[in-house]
Amino acid sequence: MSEIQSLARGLRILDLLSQSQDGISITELAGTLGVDKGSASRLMSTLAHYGYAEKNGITRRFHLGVQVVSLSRSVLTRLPLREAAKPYLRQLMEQTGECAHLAVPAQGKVMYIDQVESPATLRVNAQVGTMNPLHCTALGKVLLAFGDLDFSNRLDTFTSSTITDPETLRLHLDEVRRLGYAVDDEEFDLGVRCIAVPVFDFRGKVVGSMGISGPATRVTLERLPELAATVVEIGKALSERMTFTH
Amino acid sequence: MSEIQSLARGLRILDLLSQSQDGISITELAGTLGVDKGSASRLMSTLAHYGYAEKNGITRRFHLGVQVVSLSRSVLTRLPLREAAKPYLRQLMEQTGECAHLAVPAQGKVMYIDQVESPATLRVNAQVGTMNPLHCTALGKVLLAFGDLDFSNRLDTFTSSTITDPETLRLHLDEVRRLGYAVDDEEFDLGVRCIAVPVFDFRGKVVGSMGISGPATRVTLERLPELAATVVEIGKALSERMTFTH
DNA sequence: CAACCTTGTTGCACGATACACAACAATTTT
DNA sequence: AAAATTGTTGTGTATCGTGCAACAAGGTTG
Repeated sequence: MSEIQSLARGLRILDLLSQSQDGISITELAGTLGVDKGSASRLMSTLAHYGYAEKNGITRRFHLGVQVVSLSRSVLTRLPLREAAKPYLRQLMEQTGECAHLAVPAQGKVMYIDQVESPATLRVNAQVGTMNPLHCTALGKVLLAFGDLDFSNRLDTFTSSTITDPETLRLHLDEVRRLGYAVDDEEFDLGVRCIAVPVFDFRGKVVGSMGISGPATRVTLERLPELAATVVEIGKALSERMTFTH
Repeated sequence: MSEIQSLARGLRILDLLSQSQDGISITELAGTLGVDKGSASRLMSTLAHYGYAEKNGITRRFHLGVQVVSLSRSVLTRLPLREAAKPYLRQLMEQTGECAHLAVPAQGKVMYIDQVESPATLRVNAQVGTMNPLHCTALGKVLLAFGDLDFSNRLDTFTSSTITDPETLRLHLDEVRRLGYAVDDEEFDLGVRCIAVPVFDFRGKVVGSMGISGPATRVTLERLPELAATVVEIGKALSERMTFTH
């Protein structure tokens, strides 16, 4: 696969901008990309001209431009999965009392594309657009178990419960396939338990995952089977609904 | 200002993708951009590789990738204006009973970056990320009246009330400056009236606008002065709050 | 307040790279 | 099954992007 270098560099800059808390200067950018100041300046001007980067007149540092918000809207409003899943997410939240989330695979991670918040004071909030690792989240693990992704990425540690050994994870995913759902037992965020199921399209291919997240004090190990049954049931209903989408 | 051609083309493709309802094929893209099929293919592969475009395996057409959703989140969570405005938007909705919106200038248009929906059955919904013209929306007109933008763009017609003559608009903006707020009297959407005020930062520079939108049957001409007073008041409070942000 | 330093932008010549052309591969249509 | 349409991949060449350097613009220090 051949790439266009300048475009690739531009996209790389977008990632850098999204990660930086207080913007990037041209000199910094040149250093990070390993190119000349002049080139960095020209690349950034191009991004700025199209609204993908914005210059802070005072600090003279560049930030991500609001243009990407417009693109994001286009994507979200046209995702058939998101449209179809909305009522099921709401149902899931109402029956379990916990926040319900919808996710898709993106760049070797799991991205949250919708959420229905629970009215509880203590709840797990995940902004739309958030990207988390696959191996330590319930939404990610079902994507690994039922999809065609591979966990080639490093298995980073987040808590003492995070599965970091590839072979252990492989066995764990077998279990997920057997059960039909995945559990994240404080493997990513301490004090947070999640349950998730895969969502299939009309071809039987995994297109995303759906699940709930709640504080471990409420999502107790005793309640797990009962909650999992609810998630599985509503997940099946959504997958059936997806069959008739197209 | 010098631009990097390949990057500019890539960004242009992102715009095309966001506008197209059911994706773009390589041949179509080559035609639109005026480049060879081979080049179009390579540009698109690069976008796809970084998650900015996604290929539909069945139709072989390309769609916008979910990666942009992640970027969008970065932008929105880091906008100081959005953070500061949230409670004022809510207050605005509660006191007027109409949907409250927050907007910023973007690429010669006005972009909605936040919204607090009213509980009314008939309400005006504007998705975050939506971009509308400046000259026929209340949120846009205050940006023109108090900011340093110029309305070089064509003044397109949307309804019979849309102001399309530059000189008329100039006088209208004088009036907006005099009053301190702008009204959109069914100039963009028939049956919709809006009221908006500018939001200033600590330098006295316009950084955005805030306002309400409602059906003309509820936002009547008689209620206008009273509603406008509310919008002006809460807008002043937000601008004062913005003064102490940094 | 001037001299110095740091940072961002612009010209310019060279060299890498992205382009057009063409051939091939892969599907779809007739 | 043949033909047509579409997407990808080599390849030589011209263009475009790059590095270098000079300049411009603030910011800092003596």
